[in-house]
Amino acid sequence: MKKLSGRQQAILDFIGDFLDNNDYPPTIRDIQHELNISSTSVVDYNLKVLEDRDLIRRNRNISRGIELVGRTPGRSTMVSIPVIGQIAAGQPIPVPEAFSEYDVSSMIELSPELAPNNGHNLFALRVKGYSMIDALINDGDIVVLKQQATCENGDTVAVWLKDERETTLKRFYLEGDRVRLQPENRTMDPIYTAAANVEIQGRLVSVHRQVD
Amino acid sequence: MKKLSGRQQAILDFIGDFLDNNDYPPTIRDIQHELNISSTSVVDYNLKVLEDRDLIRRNRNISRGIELVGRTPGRSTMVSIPVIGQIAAGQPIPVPEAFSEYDVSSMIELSPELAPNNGHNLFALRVKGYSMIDALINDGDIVVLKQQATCENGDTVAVWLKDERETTLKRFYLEGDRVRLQPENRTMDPIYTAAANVEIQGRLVSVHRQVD
DNA sequence: TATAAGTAAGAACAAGTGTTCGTGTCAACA
DNA sequence: TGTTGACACGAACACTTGTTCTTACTTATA
Repeated sequence: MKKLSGRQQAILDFIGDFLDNNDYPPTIRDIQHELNISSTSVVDYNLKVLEDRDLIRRNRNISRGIELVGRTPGRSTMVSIPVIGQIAAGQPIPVPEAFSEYDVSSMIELSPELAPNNGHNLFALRVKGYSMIDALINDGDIVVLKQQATCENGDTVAVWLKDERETTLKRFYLEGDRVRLQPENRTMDPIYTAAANVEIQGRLVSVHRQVD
Repeated sequence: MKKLSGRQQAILDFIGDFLDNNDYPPTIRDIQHELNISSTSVVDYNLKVLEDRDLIRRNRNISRGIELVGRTPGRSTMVSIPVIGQIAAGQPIPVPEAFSEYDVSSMIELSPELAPNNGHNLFALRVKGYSMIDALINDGDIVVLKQQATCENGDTVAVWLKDERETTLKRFYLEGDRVRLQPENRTMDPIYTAAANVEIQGRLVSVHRQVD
């Protein structure tokens, strides 16, 4: 296949650079000005060549309608998950629409491989303490949880203890109308509490640790 | 802080959906038509509210100049790290320019918070075995490593053992002209080998685990 | 009850942006 | 040598898109 002309390659490169630095594609005139092309119809002509070669796609008659083929279309493939303070912060984990009212300390962004369900109903917490050390979850780790109100016995979940007014991360076992919250640390005893005192907030999905 | 009005929330949701499905942001009139708003100035007014709340950014006087705050502005802030097979795969970890020659099984994408140095010289491996279980690193975990040829005693590193022709992840201690590679698993003995037999390939930076 | 703030609406206008047309130059090819 | 295709250019126009202004309605508040 015939090589692209120098100008065509420069246009392609410029579009890629522009997209790296902006949340929107360039216009015909952006390209024209950057590459010192004297006429919009020259840009248009060269874009048509690039389109014919399936290197770009053009959406007709709209502004900024240029797309680069092969550039991952998705922002949607990345998932932003709010890290909401720390476990045992003294108040329940808020429902998603109230996140903005809480101190979202940061966002952790993961690919779908580590953030299933396309990130829906996921949130993250930073672990405080060693109660889950035998499940290989350390103090300071970030845990990503899927928001849900029920779980199966043995799941690792974040629960809100109403009377104690704290959130804790433990393995969950329902025993009659009583719940056993099992640390994974052989030096710690399980917590027994009335089922009505427990509000399941999320089930563990992934663990992330930074090593200094 | 005051809640958003229904219409403001709908605008925000629409912008997010639009960006999921297009490579360019919506126009004022895209928003107007989708939400059955009779006037562009109503859209403009509500966008101004969202802008004041730091939920969007607007680039003035250009078409499609709306940005969602918190939506990663660019690939440039996300870091793609190749996951190169598994530790103990029988050959040394390749240098970055040779990555493509190897079976890069997937990419893990992390925000800078978990991928320092802007992702330069980082690669990832999937752990096979339990030799580091006491360092809270489990079989199947993905470890991100910073490529470097030297390290300090006590660092957790991936090393290539030339005679054995395998890569292993251990704590590293240089003892004279001998190296001790210390598992973090009390059931396993350290590995002693000549320093010349050891090629340090990367130092542990972060750990990522998916929980089923 | 009056006022203020939030929100909406229509219309017009300004600016941005894409497309079209006619013409020209240069290189490749028959 | 003439023709064709690639590429360039200027100008104009059509359409898209953002912004502004004025007026009106609804809700909240003093």
